[in-house]
Amino acid sequence: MTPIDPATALLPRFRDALGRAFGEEHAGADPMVRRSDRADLQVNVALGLGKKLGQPPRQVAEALVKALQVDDLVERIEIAGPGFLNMTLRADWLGAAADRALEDDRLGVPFAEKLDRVVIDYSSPNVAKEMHVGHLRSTVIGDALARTLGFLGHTILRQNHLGDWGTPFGMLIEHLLDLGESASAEVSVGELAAFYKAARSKFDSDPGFAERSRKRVVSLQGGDAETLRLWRILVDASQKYFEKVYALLGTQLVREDVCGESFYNPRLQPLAEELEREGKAQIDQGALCLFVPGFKNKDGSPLPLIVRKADGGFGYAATDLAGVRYRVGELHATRILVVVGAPQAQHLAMIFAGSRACGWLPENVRCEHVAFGSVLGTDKRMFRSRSGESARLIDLIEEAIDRARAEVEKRWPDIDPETKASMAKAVGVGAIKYADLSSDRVKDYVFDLDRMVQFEGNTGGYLQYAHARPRSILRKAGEDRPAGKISPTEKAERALVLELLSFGATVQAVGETLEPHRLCGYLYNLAARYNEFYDQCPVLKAEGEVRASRLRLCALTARTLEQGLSLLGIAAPDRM
RNA sequence: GCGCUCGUAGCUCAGCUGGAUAGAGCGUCGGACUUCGAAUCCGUUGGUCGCCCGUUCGAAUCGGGCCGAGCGCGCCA
Repeated sequence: MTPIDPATALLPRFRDALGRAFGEEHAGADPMVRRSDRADLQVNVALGLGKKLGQPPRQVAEALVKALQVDDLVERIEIAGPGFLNMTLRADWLGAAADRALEDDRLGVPFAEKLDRVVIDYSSPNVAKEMHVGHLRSTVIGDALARTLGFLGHTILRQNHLGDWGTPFGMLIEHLLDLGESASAEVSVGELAAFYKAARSKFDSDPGFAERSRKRVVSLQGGDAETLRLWRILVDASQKYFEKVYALLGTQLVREDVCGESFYNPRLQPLAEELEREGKAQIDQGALCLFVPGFKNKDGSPLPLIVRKADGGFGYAATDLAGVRYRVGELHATRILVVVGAPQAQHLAMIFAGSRACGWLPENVRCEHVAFGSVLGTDKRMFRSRSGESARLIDLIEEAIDRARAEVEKRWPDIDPETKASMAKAVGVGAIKYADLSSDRVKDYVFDLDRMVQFEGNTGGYLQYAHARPRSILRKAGEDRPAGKISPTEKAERALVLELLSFGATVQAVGETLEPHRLCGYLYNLAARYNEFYDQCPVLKAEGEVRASRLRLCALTARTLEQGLSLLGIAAPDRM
């Protein structure tokens, strides 16, 4: 099928022309077809090539244009400045491409050329601990990437690396016993912070309790049935709570995706023994260490991954190594994404390098740390609630929904409560997720509810509104799938079509770079182009073919926005 | 001390992997509703791209050095 995206469609044409004009060895060069503010597309290849060939770039550009066969696609092509090619595309080609997108359930987005089995490790909250904004980032970014890569045809294996094992469980289980098992109910409704804190303070102040806790850890690790039963109660209660948060957020994680630290526990001892036996790791100061070349600590001495602690226990390095090994060896991943905060960059780099050195991570398996920055308050410091503690994620979500509800209330006082509630949820949750996804993930970002729930600028609400507008028109027209042909003639129509056609290229870029903010930026531009079109080009008042064309533009815009938002994990209500 | 990340308009952010005069939104000020829903649109204001060198036809983008902010650097995750 001919590509929907004009830049993609032009690529082979330019390769051919480059080969014809300058020899086959240049046919592989990237012609650098880019969007431009002074033409539909511009091509920059002549400048660099001129240098290489020792010819004036303008002359190269002329020869290139002469060899080019693009009459079916390009209306006009001009050489400008030092050798830029400015291209105006044919309106009939643009219209036909838009029509093809509209007729296709994938909106013309091609599948990825090489299909991967992608393991995505994200969300990963801790049992018996509150979810906070850090988990929001991992959850929202990971979910968006999972959806996007899935749409591109990759097989997605979600892994929720739950913090469900380790020494804290001694005190948590003992605390549960003190309160009585019925107390687990309070854990499932989100009193996790209080539960954890109470256990912690008892552990610090009551030596008897601390002693019981330590013993309990031993029984837990020894596999004592009763201890495991109690542990399971805590894990289940927490999972119920997490699932409530996921449901509120619309996150696609389910219980089957949970593959927590406890899962790896039985694998750690054999892993350590193997490393020791094969001489890959050495005992140093009592601990079994895997030294990864290139990593140093403060005094310049080699920095190890501590596989087994001096006391015989296992830390997170062991678990993470086992994780890579499992994902490659048993899940057969060809690409692994770990969505955790940027501060863990060094640790993960060591895990990946160590796994490669041990032969658990072959060269052809991509393994990437999808790093993200911290969430800051409006004071530019780490985000806290007013009381100074790290704010509960669920409270923030609910506050966003409340604010959205107030807005809906103001504008649609008469609609039924059920619709009102679902609108408020879509808008409130969408606002939070969009704010998280719309800026470069590696940077810190400021969590400002006031800004997020607005509808102006690059916000979730603006996009949702831009989607609801064409839906409303289609509803009025009574045509869900308007027939006819798209033929862009007005300036606003051309600009809208041009934007619509690069949806696929944008989605592919997100799949490569793992940067959802590119999709956000694209959708924001699309929404803006649509709103301009809406302002300048009457649809329902138009007649005949013009009306049909515009109705189809509405339909394609609505579907593209809906699909794009869906890849971000954001709802697109038909009205709002 | 070493390493990683970041520094773009008063504020919040883009800048498509080196291309033409650096773009949005908010804010300021001023316009457009007997509406295909104005949660919108149009105009106005505003930047020495932290600083200095270098690479080149061309640098916010690449390299080096400073300045500033944040994070990490052996048994927590």
